[in-house]
This record gives sequence, C-alpha cells and structure tokens, in this order.
Amino acid sequence: MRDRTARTPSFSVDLVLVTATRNELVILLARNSSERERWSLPWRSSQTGETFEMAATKAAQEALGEAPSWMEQIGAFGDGKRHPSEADVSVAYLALAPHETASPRAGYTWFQLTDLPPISPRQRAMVDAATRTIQSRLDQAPIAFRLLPATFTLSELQQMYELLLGKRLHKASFRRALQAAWLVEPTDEWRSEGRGRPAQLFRYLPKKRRRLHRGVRFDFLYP
Amino acid sequence: MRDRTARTPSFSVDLVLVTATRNELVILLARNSSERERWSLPWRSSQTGETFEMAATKAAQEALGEAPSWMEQIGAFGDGKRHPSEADVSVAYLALAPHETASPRAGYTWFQLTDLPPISPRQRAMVDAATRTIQSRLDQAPIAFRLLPATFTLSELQQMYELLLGKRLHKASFRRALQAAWLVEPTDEWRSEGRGRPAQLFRYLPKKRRRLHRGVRFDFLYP
DNA sequence: TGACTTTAGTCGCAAATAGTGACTAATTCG
DNA sequence: CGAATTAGTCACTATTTGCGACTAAAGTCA
Repeated sequence: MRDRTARTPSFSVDLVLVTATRNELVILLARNSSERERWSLPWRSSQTGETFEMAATKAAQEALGEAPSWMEQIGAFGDGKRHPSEADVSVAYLALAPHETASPRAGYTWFQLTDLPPISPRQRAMVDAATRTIQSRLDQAPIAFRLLPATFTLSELQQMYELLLGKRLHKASFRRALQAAWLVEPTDEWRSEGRGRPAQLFRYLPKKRRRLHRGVRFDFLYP
Repeated sequence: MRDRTARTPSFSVDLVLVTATRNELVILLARNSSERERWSLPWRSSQTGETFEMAATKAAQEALGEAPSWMEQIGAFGDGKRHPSEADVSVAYLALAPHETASPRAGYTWFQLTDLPPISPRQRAMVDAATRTIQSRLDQAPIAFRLLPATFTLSELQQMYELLLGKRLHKASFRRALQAAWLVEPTDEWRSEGRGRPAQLFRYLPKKRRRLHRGVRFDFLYP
C-alpha cells in the first residue's frame, strides 16, 4: 500500500452558486487573493475523509454564511489549464440559494450569469454545465422553489419560471398546472406590494400524489 | 510549482457499459485478476494529458473491441472503500452499445442489471446512478436508439422503451408520438420474423423540427 | 385450399389536457 | 369617486392522448 498521507490533494471541489434577483440569474465569484482583478468560482481542495458533498457544503458555508437550499453534483472536470488550484480534477457542484436571505462574505461578489468576468476555462465549462443542468432539471426538481424564499406569491413563482425558461407563460395555464401537481400550500398571509390587489403567500409543500400515468416523450432534437 | 510527474494517478475512470438483450438490461463486468471470484466495472487509471472521455473510450474499446454508441459522464465518486484501484476519486461514465454487434473480450462478462455479483460499494453507487440517468434522460436523449442496431422495427423500438420504462405502452399512441417527433426514417427493407406480417425496418435519423412550444411541467414528486 | 393464428400497422372516437382572452376582485393613486 | 394596477378565476376552443377496433400480410395446419 502506497503512502498517501504525504501527498497534496490533487483535486478540488468547485461551486456554481446561483441565486435569482428580480429578473436575472447571478452566481457568486471569489476575488483571487494574489491577482486581485481575477475571479474564480468558490472552491476547496478536498481533504481525505471528507466527502465531496461535505466539501461543497463547507465551501458554500464559507462563501455565504449559510447552507444552500439545494445542491447537486454536476460532474468532474479535468480539461483546461489554469484552474486556480493545482488540481488535476475538479468536481463541480450546482448550489442554489434564495437571494433574499443570501449575503456573501467579504471577497465574494454576485455576477450576472450572462455577463461574467474572465475565469479559467475549466470553471467556465462548469458554469455552462450548471446552466444546462438548471434548464434540463427544471421540470424534474424543485429548482425554482429553491431559488425563492420560504413563502412566495404565485406571481413570483411564475416570474421565476419565466426567468429560468427564458419565455413568458400564461397565468391561468401556469396556475392550473401548479394546482394539478399538488406542490404548494396557501398560508394565511397576504402581501400588499404597493399597487394592486394583495397576493396570497404560498409555501412549497409537495403532497403525495400518484405517479403520472403518461406515455413516452420524445423531447430531444439531437443528436 | 510542486512536482507532479512522479505522482501516481489518484483517480480512475470507470465504465457502466449497458446493452439490452431481448427483455433485460445487462452490464459488462471484468473478472478481477487477483481474486478470480470478484468482479468489477471496467476501469482505467487516467493518464496525464488524457481527457476523461478519452480514457473512457479506451476502456470501452478494451472491453468490447469497439466504440460505444453513446457515452455520457455520470459524475465523480469518492465515497466507499475498496475500489479496485487505489483511486481516491473515480469518474464514472455511462456507455451504451447495441447488443447484437457487441462481443466482449476475454475476461469480460454480461450480467443482468437486476442480478449483479458483489462489487465495490463505490462501483455499486455508479451502477445505481447509471440506471437513474438512463431513466431520467430517456426522453431527452436517444438512449433507446443507441441500444438498438442501426436498423430496427418499430415493435423492437417500442419493446426497448417498455423495457427501459418498466411499463407497457400502447402501440398506436407510441407510433403517433414517434411520427410527431420526426426521429426515424423508413428504409426499403422488411423483416419477416417467423410468424406474422413482416415489419418494415427503420433507421434513426432525426429531422429538423421547431422547438416544442409547451408550458411548464411539474413532473417531480419530491423533495 | 381455406380457416385459424400471429404480428404489423392504421383509424377514429372519447377523454383529458393545454392555450387563450375575458372576466371579477382588491388594492393604490389622484 | 374613477382610473390604474396587480391578483385570481372562468369558460371556450384547440390540441393531445388513451384506447379499442379495425385492416394487412404473413405462417400453420388440417
């Protein structure tokens, strides 16, 4: 058995930490300590005896001061030079947090997903993979709900879906589908947001329902 | 800069190589060279200057003698002891091949996915992740087509979907949906399989079509 | 040969689902 | 008070889907 304890870890765990402001997605970047004009994803070189998930959680904790509302591994990335660490391999995690309660620690800043500063090619690939993951899992996981605070109005929920899908949705259809899915529960609170009729607040509370009884879907275009 | 060239690679690339026989999914396992009653997923310790994808392709080549018809990274796995290699991290790939043309090299054997011999916990986790990936991406990627030979009958395609989904499908509905998706093209060949009317052979040849114009889907149950 | 079985492939109706505009409700602003 | 604004619902239409029954083309067997 070869001695491993003396070796420096050769891999890192990197975090694509996403929240949503009013009408755009933002991710958290850390200012590089040596070159102050360079930015990078929050990362952590993995310790022995620490799972990837634990490392990712700690990196999130360190950046945000709180645990993310959702975490999911995106994959392992090995291509591309100039990772901030010397890591041969980086394991990327997608993490979500509601923007309202998130206040980054010093050295961390939100950047629009559509307007990022230069980062290493490897981390660039992670960000791209994260956006693809969000898009493709939007109907399979409560992504949108995890980007919202604990209670929210249905209009806020719809706007979140519109932001994530990149298209407008029809109000009545959206609510009909939501009803059928048994995902939200009304609270007895209402919010008056300046003008207009006050909106009822809801919380995410999925109820048991029987598995959807549907045929096949051929939703792919390529390859 | 620390010297890396002297270090042994601390990660491996592992392969969950799946094909489908008449009515079950099977994966390829390699007989352990030292303990001959133990089995493991095909794997390869990654060389510097070799991408994960290249390593996975070579591992597949080595096991099958041909390139898989589909490959996709499943993720990085670090938990669980007793990986066949000493790797701290293993990057898992899902690979597909049509069963008809696949003839494993010596030392490799097909096992039913539902009845595997004991393998390392880490590799067990990879297999589980692979089956989840297959299920969840079935409607987003041409998984079923990649498990079939280049030409196939529509009944074979339907049976493949039934196998992967684990439920029966209605013939007319299946074909109607397939038509609408513009994924297959008829060849001018027919196959007479003993009894019954001969079936026309089709090939996978997706045609351009406009993006589906659909509202939201809330298809998740938990969490 | 001709009735029967088996598998392929299609049709058309009924039921469920989804798109849409118009409607009512409750609030602020002036 | 009336206009503007946002929330929430309704009802009609169009589209999609489940499903049983049908036709088509082969083999089997008396």
